Amino acid sequence: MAVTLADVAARAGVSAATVSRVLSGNYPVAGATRSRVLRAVEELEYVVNGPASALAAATSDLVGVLVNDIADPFFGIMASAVQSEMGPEKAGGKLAVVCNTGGSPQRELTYLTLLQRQRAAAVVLTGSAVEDPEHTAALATRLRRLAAAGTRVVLCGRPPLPEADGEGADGPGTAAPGAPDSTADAPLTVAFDNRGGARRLTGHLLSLGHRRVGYVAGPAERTTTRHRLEGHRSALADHAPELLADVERLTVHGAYDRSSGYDGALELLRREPGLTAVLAANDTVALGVCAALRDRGLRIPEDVSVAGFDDLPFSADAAPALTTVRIPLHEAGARAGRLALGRESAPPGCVATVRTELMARASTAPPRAGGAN
Amino acid sequence: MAVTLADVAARAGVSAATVSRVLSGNYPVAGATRSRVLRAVEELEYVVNGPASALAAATSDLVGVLVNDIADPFFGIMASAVQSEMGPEKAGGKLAVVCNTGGSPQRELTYLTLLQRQRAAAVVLTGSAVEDPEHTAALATRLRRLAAAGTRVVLCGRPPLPEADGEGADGPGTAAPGAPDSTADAPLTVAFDNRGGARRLTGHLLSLGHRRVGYVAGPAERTTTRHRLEGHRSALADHAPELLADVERLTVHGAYDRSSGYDGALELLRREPGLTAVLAANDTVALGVCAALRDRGLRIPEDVSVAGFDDLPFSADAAPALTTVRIPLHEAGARAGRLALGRESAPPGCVATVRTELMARASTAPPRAGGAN
DNA sequence: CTGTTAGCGCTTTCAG
DNA sequence: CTGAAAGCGCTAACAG
Repeated sequence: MAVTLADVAARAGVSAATVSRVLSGNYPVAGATRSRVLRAVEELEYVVNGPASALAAATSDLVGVLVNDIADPFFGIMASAVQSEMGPEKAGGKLAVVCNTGGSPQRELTYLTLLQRQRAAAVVLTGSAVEDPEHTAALATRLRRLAAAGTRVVLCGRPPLPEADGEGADGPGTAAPGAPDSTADAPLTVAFDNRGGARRLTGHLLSLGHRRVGYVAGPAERTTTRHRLEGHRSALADHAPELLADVERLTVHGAYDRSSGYDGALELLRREPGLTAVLAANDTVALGVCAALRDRGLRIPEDVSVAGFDDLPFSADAAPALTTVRIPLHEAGARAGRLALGRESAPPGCVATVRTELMARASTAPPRAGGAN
Repeated sequence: MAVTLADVAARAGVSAATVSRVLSGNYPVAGATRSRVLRAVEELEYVVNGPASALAAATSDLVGVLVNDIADPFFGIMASAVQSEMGPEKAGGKLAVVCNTGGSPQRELTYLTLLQRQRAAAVVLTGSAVEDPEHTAALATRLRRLAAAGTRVVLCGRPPLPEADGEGADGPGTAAPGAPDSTADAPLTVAFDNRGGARRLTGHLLSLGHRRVGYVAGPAERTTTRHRLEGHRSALADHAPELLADVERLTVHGAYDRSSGYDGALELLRREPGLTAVLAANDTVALGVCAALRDRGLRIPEDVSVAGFDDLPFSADAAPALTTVRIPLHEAGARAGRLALGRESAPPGCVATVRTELMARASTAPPRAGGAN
């Protein structure tokens, strides 16, 4: 039905092998022959059969990109950046297979299997990881298999997998002597400095004079949630240790979405009407927090300061402009893309941590004199 | 190296054919045999070789989704919706290949070829089309080839391709007699009612009393841009025909991004300092417009009303909340996904138009008494 | 530089 | 219900 290599070969009066060589361009072919082949390709409107060549060559030009939800700009930006490194004009000409896991560990595993089935050239896992030990183990196994099958694995925006404790060896130093680096073939990682960013953000609030600070955190079992909370607490410990006692009470958990921010803010207000600042799990949550505060008749930042995290494009244009922590998502995604394609060498220790930056804007200000509403 | 069907067959003591049948599940196999095979699959950690089965079966489980830029929530939401209809748990278990065209016609064609090479099961083209006749023709050809190769083609958020005029036949009625419907195998289309939405939006502004209305439009050669402008003009013609003379002067074109909104608003202000309202090409552009107006010391909506288009998630949370036209992007994307998978029958005439809805919010209000600033 | 020859791993008639 | 056999279309040694 469809036109094949053989058809082109016949038409150009050469062998199939020659056509293949012209098309892949990785082998010397006489100029005249080449143009004869190319003409035949044109005339026949020949299009290579991807599956056939993938089978024969044992490689595919698919790269998997796992995201929570591609509709969320946080993931959209990273996915876009990953792709920017592998379009048809860039070296590679690879195609990105975007998989929405919806944050479900099960779907994450399923998609990895599907990608292994496609013999994907690489897989990039973006966003926070779920910290369930069972899932972590299953994930590590899947990733190991993928790597064994020749798929390059890159983590972007999540920490490296915890060291599998193997045969029960405990602690460092027990690695087989002579093995120079046990992480040599660990998945490459582009991690975010969530802890540091959160620390600086809370520090900013404290230095403005806030002492009643609520936190609308993300889902409890996520690495990102944990790291941001740790940064928050570490800042409290440094600058206002007396507040640590209250931190549990002033922290609520929810999803990384607007309505969690809305509900979370209301809950915090219930627990502590004297709140002067609210930290949100991310910018989207912050928007929900702002909406709830406004609905309660509170002004931002005069009555309550609000801060987000991520610095998504809309944050700078919010009114008031949102104080947040910038993560260079595009830069990180692009780097992950390059690592996935082997176009950039592995960072030391296989982990690159990208800096985060405090963006102090108009949504945070000193608390009103008196501190409470 | 990798474990193959044959390995599984050997281990289960059956033929490769049987294993294949068990795995694809589309053929009767004895219960006992089946479980023996399944056990072998488990034990060997067998994962089907996608390219091989795609080659043999002449079908792949890849679906292409072409977007301008997946980092833009407008496209992210549609892409997400398309996928929501074909995840592993839904019928299909298809994988979405997301292709960022960056709005370039050339890249669009290139990606279509790449997807044809993959023998994609379907392709969904989202967002506005470029109206260059040459490109339209090239695109139509590509799509016809894809369709001929068995790939289902769906347009989402763009109008159906203009009827190819074939051998120069002009006008309707010249279709070959007996051909019941020339659009029978035209690409399925989920179109947006951009014209109607724009008409209602401009009508809203006019009914508030605005007479100095600027328009920061999208790129000139895009269908979406043209349709929204047409709706705008049609509303003027209906309610304030005297303003039509000025519409050219009060329209500027730019990209669909924030900075175009910013620059466009400044330019409009230069041309018409007495502006009382600005319509933006979309919500993102509107954000830029708002920023520019604020930088000029103008209040929204007291001094100038602003409206967007699309109703992206952040729009309702902007301050003031943005008046805009809601497009049910998720619903549209989901429908496109179902059409792509053949899980929904073709709409009449192969074109489904989704309604758009005026969302009148706080960013628009009557102009100040006197009309000018 | 070019042709020949084997498969890559799976699906699918066609016979049992 | 199961097996045998014949490819699907391309690539990659290996010879010329």
